[in-house]
Amino acid sequence: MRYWLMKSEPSDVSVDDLAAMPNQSVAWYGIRNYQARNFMRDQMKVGDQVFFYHSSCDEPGIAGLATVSKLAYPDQTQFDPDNKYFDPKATPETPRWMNVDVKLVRKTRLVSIKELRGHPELEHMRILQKGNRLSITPVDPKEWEFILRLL
DNA sequence: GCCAACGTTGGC
DNA sequence: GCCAACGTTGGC
Repeated sequence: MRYWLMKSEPSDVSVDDLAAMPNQSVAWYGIRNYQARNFMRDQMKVGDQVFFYHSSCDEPGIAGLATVSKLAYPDQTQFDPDNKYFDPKATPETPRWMNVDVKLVRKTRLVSIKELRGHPELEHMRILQKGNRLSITPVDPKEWEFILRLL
């Protein structure tokens, strides 16, 4: 079982939006970065634990706990010409993009990126490195445990 | 709105 | 295969 941090823009899907979804579960659509895709496709298993992170917003930070609820399968948005994530090079026979489903475990207090930066124990987290843009990153078990105790 | 960092594209 | 140009991300 692995630990992950997954970024979502709350203007797109917030932790409250996730809580309102049927089964409190959502397809993690729209990932168009190969490294992030490969994490979902090759490494994520049902039951993996996830920090649900709000990015590109007033208060970026961890907003909830979630879990991988379905193994990777083709991201449906890549086939839809009207969708902003449409990929003309993808076909149902040769899909390019995959997504898992993510299910909410519980909403947490907002642990801001500023707060995370304040803990020397977390200084190596990928999310806190300068220039980091990867929207899905593995979380070290020790870092996971440490952050859990902050919640 | 700025801009550093990084990924992708495409001509050569 | 190189690399300049371009687009995107995302905190600030």
